[in-house]
Parts: sequence; C-alpha cells; structure tokens
Amino acid sequence: MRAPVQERVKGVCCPPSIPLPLAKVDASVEVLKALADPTRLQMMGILRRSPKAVCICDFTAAFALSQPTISHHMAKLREAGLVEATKVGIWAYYRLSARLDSKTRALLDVLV
Amino acid sequence: MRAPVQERVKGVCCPPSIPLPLAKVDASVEVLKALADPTRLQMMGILRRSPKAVCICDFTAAFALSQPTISHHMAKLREAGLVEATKVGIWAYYRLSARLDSKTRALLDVLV
DNA sequence: GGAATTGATTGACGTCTGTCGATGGAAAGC
DNA sequence: GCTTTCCATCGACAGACGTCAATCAATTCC
Repeated sequence: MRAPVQERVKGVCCPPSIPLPLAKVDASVEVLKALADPTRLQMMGILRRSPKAVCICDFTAAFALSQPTISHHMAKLREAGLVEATKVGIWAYYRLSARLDSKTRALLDVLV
Repeated sequence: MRAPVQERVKGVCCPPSIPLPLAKVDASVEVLKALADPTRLQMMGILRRSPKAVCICDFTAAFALSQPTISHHMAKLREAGLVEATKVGIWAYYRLSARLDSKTRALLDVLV
C-alpha cells in the first residue's frame, strides 16, 4: 500500500495552479499555429538555409500544390511575422524576418 | 540600377530546393499541432513546473472549460506522446512523458 | 497598345478542430 | 446494493483550415 501521488479528499479539488502569462501564451500559439503545417514548416526550413531571398515561383515549383495555395501559406507566415517579402519586377522574394525575437529563433533552430 | 536579388529569366523558374526529410517534418508537425492551442500550451506549462503528477480535476478547476473539453485536450497531448497518465483510485494524474526526445524538450524549454 | 507572366485575392468545397451536453464505466462511500 | 464522484467517450454543432479554379492587378516584352 504505497502512498498516493497526492493527498486527495473526494469531491475536493485543489485551487487552480498559476497559469502562464496570457499574452505570452497567445503570442506563442500564433507562431506555433503558423509552423504547425508540413508545407509551411518546410518553407521555413528552405528560407532558413538560403542565404538569398527565395522567389515564390521556386516554392510553387518545389511543392506539388497550386500557386494560390503556396501564396496562401506564405501569407500565413507573413501574418505571423516570420517572413518578409520584397517585390522585384514581377517576382516576389521572401526571406526570414529580420526582427525575429530570440524565442522564435530558438524554435526555428530546433525545428528546421 | 542595382543588381536584383537573383538572376531571373522570364518564364523560367529554378529547380526545387532540397526539402527537409519528410518523416522529420511530419513528426515535428504532430508536436506543433498538439502545442498550438492556448489551453494545451498552458497545461504543458503547469506540468513542466509541477514536481508531482497533476490531477485532471485540478485542470478542470483551473480552466473555464467543461470537463469533457479538458479531457479532450489532455488526450491530444497524450496522443502526441507529450504526457503520460496514471490512474489512482478514481483520479487520473498526468505528468510530462518520461521519454521526450531532446528536440521536444528543447521546444518546451523555449515555450513554457 | 496588346499579349504574356507572376503572384495576390476571391469564392467555394470538404475536412479538421474546439466546445458542449449526455452517456457510460470504474472506484469509493453509504 | 445503491449512490456518488471522477473521468473518458460519444454525438452534435459552429468555426477555422487547406485546397483548388477563376479572377484581377502589376509588370515586362513585343
């Protein structure tokens, strides 16, 4: 008869634990949602490895997805503040955002 | 008239870049999806800080969500291999999985 | 000016997700 | 045995998400 993990009285639950700061959680969730898709995670991997900004047309060629879908995914990454776009003539070039905070950088180091 | 980001010929796109290993991406996405929810991220934060396993009823008390929803979220974390459950009498206790790989640990260090 | 190309946007579709109420099963107390 | 408590599962529902075809705006080339 070993001791239980914690003292418990039936019908009596502990007071709620101290949660993380709500703003921090929401910011993290926004980044996590942006990364939680295979296509977008691979896009981030490609961008992190590329010394130059990458043309959208290259992503369209790399993934077996329609051009609007590629554009949609890149927009998600842009809205999350993960990438930046530059227009050169007809072409649109994307690179990792220059102002990624240290936590996001650490995430990318682990993931891609 | 500065040099463009990359040489481009109209109508000609570069060959696709080398993507990350597909299996790695899918595994990462599974974990990211499990973490990309405010409730689940906070659950992970609580579990990571708690030296003891935490009773489900404490989560039910901590979050303004119904008991089935709490159970649903914990099941998601369990399916992703992030947490483990122990049944003690009527109560169910959860803790961080003992066999988290180093990348997942690093993720949690950054996030929660 | 007109044709061609890139890429963003729109609208539509099926699927996945977060949430709840209701139900069910197991353990503990009466 | 019956009731109570905890928790997982089921069924339902609204909203978000990933995808595509069609369209549009901007640019370049003829």
